[in-house]
Amino acid sequence: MGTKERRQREFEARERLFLDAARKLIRQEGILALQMARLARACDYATGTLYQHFSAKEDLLVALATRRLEEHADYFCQAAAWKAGTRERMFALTVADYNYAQRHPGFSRLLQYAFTEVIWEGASEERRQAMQSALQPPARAVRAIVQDAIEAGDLPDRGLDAGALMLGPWGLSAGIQSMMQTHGLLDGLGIREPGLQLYRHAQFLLNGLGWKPLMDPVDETALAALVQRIEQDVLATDQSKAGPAGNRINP
Amino acid sequence: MGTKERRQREFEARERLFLDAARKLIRQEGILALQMARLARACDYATGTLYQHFSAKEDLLVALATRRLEEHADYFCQAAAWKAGTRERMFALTVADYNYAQRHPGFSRLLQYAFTEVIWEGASEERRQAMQSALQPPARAVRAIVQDAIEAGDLPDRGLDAGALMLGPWGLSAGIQSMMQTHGLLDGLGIREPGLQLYRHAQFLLNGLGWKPLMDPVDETALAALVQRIEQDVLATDQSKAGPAGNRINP
DNA sequence: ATTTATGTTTGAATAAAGTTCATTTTCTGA
DNA sequence: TCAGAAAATGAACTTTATTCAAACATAAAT
Repeated sequence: MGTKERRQREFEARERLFLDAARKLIRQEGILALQMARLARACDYATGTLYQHFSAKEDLLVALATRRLEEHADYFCQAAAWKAGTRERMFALTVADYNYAQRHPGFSRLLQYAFTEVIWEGASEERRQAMQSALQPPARAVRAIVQDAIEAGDLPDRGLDAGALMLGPWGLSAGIQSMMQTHGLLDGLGIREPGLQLYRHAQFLLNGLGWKPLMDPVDETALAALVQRIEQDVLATDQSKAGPAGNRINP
Repeated sequence: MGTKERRQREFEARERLFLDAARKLIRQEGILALQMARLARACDYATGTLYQHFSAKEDLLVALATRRLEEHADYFCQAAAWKAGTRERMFALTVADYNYAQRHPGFSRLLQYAFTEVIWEGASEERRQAMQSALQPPARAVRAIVQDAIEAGDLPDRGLDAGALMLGPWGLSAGIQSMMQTHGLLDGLGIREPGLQLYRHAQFLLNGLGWKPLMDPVDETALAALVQRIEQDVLATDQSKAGPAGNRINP
């Protein structure tokens, strides 16, 4: 009785088809221009079929964001698994995150939008759950680094929870990148080279946490060298896409 | 020939009326439920009149976010002008920001939404400009603190721009608060008491910047006392609204 | 093989809002 | 008082998300 399972497989394949097509359409014309009927047509299905998969447009957007996060997570976990000191690994996460966002600007915008109340609450509980699940692996990776760091004596054990510790670097990265998304915002405030500043503040924060070995974030040369090393050592999986801007701090 | 100016005044008054009514409607039923026609009706104007003020719904949302930011900015600048050490003043900004967001959850959600690509790009250039202008006073206030700190020797002068320096604390605060907005997200990751963690990481970052006097963010009692002192000394303008939750770190 | 039952797909119809614009009303300055 | 300009109006228009009754396909039973 493999019929049911085959059905299930086909259903999942079609969902991937829809999500891939949605991604393509969004890339071409932006999130705003995505229309459910057009998406269905583009996949040679009726509108109603699309709604068999997604309870609403918001649901589809969260599903797409989740899917893309899963890809990003692989990339991210690679950085976490790097054979290097705990501090370098922690910083590599920031680099991986920022690097990916730079190369896939649509992804960051989608994620930002998906986490908005209007979209998030408009998605089904299952989708939100799926997003939570997709966040678990990277979260575990970060926790692992924090644990390692404490055990190795790189990070003073103050009895703080690993989750609490990772919130800082993650929040910092998310916050600055979110501002960078908003066109003209940082420029209007006279803040230049936000990518460089993100890296610097990530290092300042690690210094503040007492995460050894301490580093001087103002030494731009050393910082750039470190970033480049991380990009070459760790994030070289898809160099094809990286292009010449791949190792610049602030393209 | 004061006719024209009177007209102008009346026009601006009506715009305020629309924005106040929009705020009320959003408070009652959420951003998603805001309808242009209903808003106009609620103010006893025709739909078309509303469009005399706002080029689109997105335009209205950015205008509303800007208006509310201006209110928040006053509150914020108060914290910056506090008579205290530069580090305490800097931290007071985080407290003011978070405190305001806690008391006005709708504001944070609106701001988050407004800075989304879909909304931001849907607003008119003038509205975006107005938002930029509204951001100038708080930005200047932060810059001033940074300058003072460098001059007073509290913060090492590394030749970094004040704008670049403020990006860290601001981004950290914005990022963590943004995550807190997304219902169930941090809980699902096992991160408890995000408000407390925000304060801690803000202090860790200031420590990392070498901003004296250094503080131990793990000492919860001292941190809570500092927060409470800031709330009482600086942010007591509208105690009426503060209520019993006003001085808790993580209500 | 035929029938029944169950599940799936369809796409036209519906409904909900955002936006426009021809018409009406109000206001202004002479 | 009135011509002309400016502003306000709200029904009509447009666009889209969403639904659902009918058609279709598939699996199980006889």
